[in-house]
Amino acid sequence: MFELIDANVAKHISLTPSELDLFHSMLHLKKLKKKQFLLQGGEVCHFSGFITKGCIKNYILDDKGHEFIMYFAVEDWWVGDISSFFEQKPGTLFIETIEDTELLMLDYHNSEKLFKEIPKFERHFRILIQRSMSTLQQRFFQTLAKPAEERYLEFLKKYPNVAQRVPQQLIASYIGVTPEFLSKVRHKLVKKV
Amino acid sequence: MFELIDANVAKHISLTPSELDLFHSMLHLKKLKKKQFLLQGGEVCHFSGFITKGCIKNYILDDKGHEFIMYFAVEDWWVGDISSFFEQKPGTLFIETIEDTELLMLDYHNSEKLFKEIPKFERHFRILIQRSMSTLQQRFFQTLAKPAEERYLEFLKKYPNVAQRVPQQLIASYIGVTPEFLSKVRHKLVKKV
DNA sequence: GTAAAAAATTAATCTAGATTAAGAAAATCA
DNA sequence: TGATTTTCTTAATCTAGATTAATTTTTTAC
Repeated sequence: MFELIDANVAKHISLTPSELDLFHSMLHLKKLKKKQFLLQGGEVCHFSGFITKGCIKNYILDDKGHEFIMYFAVEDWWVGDISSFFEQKPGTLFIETIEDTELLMLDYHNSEKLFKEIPKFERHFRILIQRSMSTLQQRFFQTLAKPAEERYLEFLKKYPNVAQRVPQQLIASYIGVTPEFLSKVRHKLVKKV
Repeated sequence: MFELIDANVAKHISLTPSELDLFHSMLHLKKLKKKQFLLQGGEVCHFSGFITKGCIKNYILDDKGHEFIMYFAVEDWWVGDISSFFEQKPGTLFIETIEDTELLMLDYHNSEKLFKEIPKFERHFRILIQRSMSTLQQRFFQTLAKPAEERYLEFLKKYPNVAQRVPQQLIASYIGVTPEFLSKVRHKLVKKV
């Protein structure tokens, strides 16, 4: 149950057996069916979730109800609304399962305790957030600077496994175009080859 | 010299006088004239800089040499290429002064030492990065979901002081349009009132 | 196995914003 | 101070991608 998350943490910090036990004791398993919400806009995010099985989408809705996907997450990813979680204020993100999903949940209270008792975790999460930050920066730049076709190919290259698990309309949302336009782009790509 | 940076750090962690001395000893002052580079794409970022005076732009160039501004920074802001800094690998960001600027520089070596000797700093920077992350997330969403006019007004509201210090073409780049189009937007806004 | 729902495609029309080019205004500098 | 550089504006033309709407294909669920 904890193999994946232990390996995840071990990438940046090393823990003693007793620290590991303490960490495990703070987690609880959550199982969700497909199309269920982990979090909805307007709510306070009380958890950081580590996916051990399944796939979710993390998105924002605009006034007209259009989804804008911030990211997909599969096994070995942490999910949550970072700013809502750390400030414990209502956020704007929706988190919804795309497949039946299992997560190890770390709630806010426990995360504060964790940082206090094992400050090394501060480092682990700093590094994770840092990575997300530079990924988002690159993506933001590409969305402004590169045409949809290039962004689509980039997505396939970067997340080949995700690309096979989520419907195309969600990929369209992720790269920032309508499903109709992505369809056109794909058509053009097929002809090219 | 250290008032501003001490207040900045005190927002999230409290330091003893000796910790503060250690911190100060790791910083050095850097003065730059207008239009000078702190960092160029392709270089490794060896510093985190805290601005005590002046203004910089942080941007990426595309293939055609167009600037895409990631953010402006003025007094009381930290600047750097986060991913290049923490991974000590070549990055893509350019950092260039827009005004004569003074910064307190913390180099990579010292920052590692700082985290080791005063782990509380790990927390301070985690919180800063977290904030940048959620700001960037909001901005990314708005750039996809909202029209240029709204983004421009949002910028003026959020950074009124910056708006008065930087030329309009840079604001155009920040909100993700050409200077010509921003000019048009502004013209339309004037007529509206 | 079939009906219903969800996803993907195609095509016509439309538009926000880009591009190109030129001139006007403002800031800088010797 | 005037000359030069930088910034801003205006206008004509163009295009990537949106919108709308209809049709087909695939998936889901009973």
